[in-house]
Amino acid sequence: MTIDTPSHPPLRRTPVSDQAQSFGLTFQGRLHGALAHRLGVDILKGVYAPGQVLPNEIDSSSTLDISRSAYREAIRILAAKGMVESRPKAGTKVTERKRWNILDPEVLGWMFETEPSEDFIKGLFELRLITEPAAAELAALRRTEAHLKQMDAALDVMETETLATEAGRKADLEFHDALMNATGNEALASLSHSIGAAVAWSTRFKQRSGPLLRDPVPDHRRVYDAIRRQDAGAARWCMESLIRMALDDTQRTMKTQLIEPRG
Amino acid sequence: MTIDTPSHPPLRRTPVSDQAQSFGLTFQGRLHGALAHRLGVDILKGVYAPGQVLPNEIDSSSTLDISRSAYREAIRILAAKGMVESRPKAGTKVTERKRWNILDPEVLGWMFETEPSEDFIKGLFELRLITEPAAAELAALRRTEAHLKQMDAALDVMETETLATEAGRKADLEFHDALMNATGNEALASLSHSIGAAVAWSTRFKQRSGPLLRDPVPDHRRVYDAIRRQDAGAARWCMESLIRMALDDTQRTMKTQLIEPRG
DNA sequence: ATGTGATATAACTCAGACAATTGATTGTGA
DNA sequence: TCACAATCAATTGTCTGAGTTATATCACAT
Repeated sequence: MTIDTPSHPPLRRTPVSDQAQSFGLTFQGRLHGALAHRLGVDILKGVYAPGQVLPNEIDSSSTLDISRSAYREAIRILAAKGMVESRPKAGTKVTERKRWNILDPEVLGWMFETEPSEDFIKGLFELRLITEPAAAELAALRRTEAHLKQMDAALDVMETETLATEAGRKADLEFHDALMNATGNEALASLSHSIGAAVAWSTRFKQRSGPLLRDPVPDHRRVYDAIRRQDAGAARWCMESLIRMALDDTQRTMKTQLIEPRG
Repeated sequence: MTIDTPSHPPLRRTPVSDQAQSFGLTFQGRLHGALAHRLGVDILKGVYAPGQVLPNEIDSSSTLDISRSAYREAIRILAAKGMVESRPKAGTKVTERKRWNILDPEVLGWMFETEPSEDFIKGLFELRLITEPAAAELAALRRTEAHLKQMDAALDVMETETLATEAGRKADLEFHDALMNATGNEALASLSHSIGAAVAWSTRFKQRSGPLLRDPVPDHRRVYDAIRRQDAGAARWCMESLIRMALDDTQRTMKTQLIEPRG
């Protein structure tokens, strides 16, 4: 009857008990990673609120039944992502939400594990609508033959695999990655990579709930063609259209409707 | 005569020697943080190349003369930022540059410690030119009186302090932060916060090298006024102009000229 | 070539101790 | 009553040394 966090699957691969091992497949190989994951998700869910201080290392590690080292390493990970802050005597406290690196790919992934708020999804798509069309425009201006080849290959895979398979989603990511490389802008590429990964996560949602969706390949192909012929304006427009389609699909699968994007 | 990394200031506050303690003020309070900092900068500088595996924990910690715990925690931090990857038997290796979270505020800060490449600076401003005008537009549409009040207050401080003082730069950040809050888009705010912090760093550069610069307050004031009267178009335009000014200043202070932004 | 198993090497985890930092408390003097 | 200095105690930080686990590599058999 401690103040423990409630009802979590075990962190550690239970070596002995053969009982229901299908518990949660959430735990990655490393213990510190698994704990960081769990705590991160809990913070995002609000189980630990900003400003709240976590139980001290000794208590935490003992109630979790892991060593202090493993616990501390987990905390280091969260601190590196701006989600907690530790000081001697003061303890480890959850930082204000503003300081969280929510664009960190891992954090974004955690976000999508607990169905994220509509506002957040909307914001993410809004950001995509700002950056990706601009990226497509830059890509049209700067792409090389090598970039085109990468994008074309990814499109072929998407076409045969569809977004229902893991390979298909991977190809989707590869397409966008190649596009981002073509922009020649490292920061932009990093940003889009993070968002892309998150959106891929949400694509999995979409596939799961709604059985069939509009075929995304033609939209992608249009973007590709515009970039190929170095038509920056068309690239921008096609990309914007593509994202609006995706937003539309996503909205359709969420129970309540999101507010419509700025006209 | 080990394979140690060359010529670094000591990680640890040398407690005994009163000799030249003005060594490097680089070391923060915590040992693991200081080491993560050092390694992070070294990776960004290319001292450790992507794909390269670091010496194992035992060797590393002993040559650095710190405990394995501290070393491991430093590595956890870097791993959390996507810069290294550890696996049993394989060791800890530097990941490919693509996977680094260069938009992480801390990484961005490290970047600016070793004078970053012109391409990188250019890319950062390009990203600003994409996101911040759009953000200003959104802010114009969604701002509340509270947001206006925050921005106004920040502007007042900027006016009296100028960018030469720490308080002035802080006020600059606060202005942009308030603006980002006004957009109501958390992801966008997070992105701009990171970039803003990095740009503030570079502002310090500018101040140091060139003694006097154009007064930035009028430009900011124009953005503020546009947002106040909910003129989205003007807000976008003024913000774009502001960033181009900043880019211009930055370019002027860098030895070689950056290539001009897309026409 | 391809798959299978042993082996060595690295990270991973643990336990317990001590050190360093710092928020809070108490005491002191004006 | 207030401001400031010394003390205390709680918490993180660091260290050491040991055992455990995962896995890349290599030898071997198929």
